[in-house]
Amino acid sequence: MKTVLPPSCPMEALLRVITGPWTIYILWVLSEQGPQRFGAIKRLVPGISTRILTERLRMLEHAGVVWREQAMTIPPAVTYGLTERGAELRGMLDTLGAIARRWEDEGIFAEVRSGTE
Amino acid sequence: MKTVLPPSCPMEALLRVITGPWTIYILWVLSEQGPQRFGAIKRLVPGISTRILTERLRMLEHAGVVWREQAMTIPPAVTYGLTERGAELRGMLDTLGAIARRWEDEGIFAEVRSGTE
DNA sequence: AAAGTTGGTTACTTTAAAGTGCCTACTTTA
DNA sequence: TAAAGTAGGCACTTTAAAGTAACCAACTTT
Repeated sequence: MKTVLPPSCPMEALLRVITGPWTIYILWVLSEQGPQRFGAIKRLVPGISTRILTERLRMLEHAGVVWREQAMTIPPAVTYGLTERGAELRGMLDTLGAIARRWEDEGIFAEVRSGTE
Repeated sequence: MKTVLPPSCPMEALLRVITGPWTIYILWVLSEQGPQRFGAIKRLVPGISTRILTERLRMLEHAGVVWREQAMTIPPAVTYGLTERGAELRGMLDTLGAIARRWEDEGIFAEVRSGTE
């Protein structure tokens, strides 16, 4: 999603971090289930490919939202979890989720879907 | 961004409404400048094409975030504005924007960009 | 009489991103 | 002995979305 930022806008930058397929769901999993290993996350996010999961976790790590801890064993055991910044994001996502659920109850999204398909 | 919704998730649905290039900026313009006519919005969102602007406004209208009022004059005069639901979204976007600005001050996004380019 | 205004639509092209499949190197287990 | 699990990497294909450009109706102004 390479957006031509209309003006330089921190909001667009933040949205680039949290949007895109799977991202929110990955954060949700780490938030609800606590720190998890790569394979566990993959199982908790059914359908995601390893490539995309790796990419998203790396991006979230760069953004300081997720930490990564690698045990140098063989095979390696890599664990991911939410940082403080991630938790901060989580509170906001809860608000977002509350609005989303209210809208869903009001039947908004069905219309949106039918309007864009 | 046709997302394979992992589980049925209202949050993903909401994000489909507010994300994508220009969308947030359009909402911001309507929020700050009040209701505007099509041409005015186009001028206030420099660089956007009429096709994308039309598509976004239609989508936001379907989502009940924006209202549309067409005067059947010639040439037609079409005005768009934020609905109550749009205003509700606006409060949330303010929160989002506050977090975004704080992160920007902490220099997060530069890293994210360099990490994904 | 020609050009401009307004709010689009339609068709075509381009591109960024997501998906898919195959590979590693080592260990444990069946 | 071979299969499966671990955490990815790499190359190729596919596709959805954005960009680009041309066109339209109908009326007004120059």
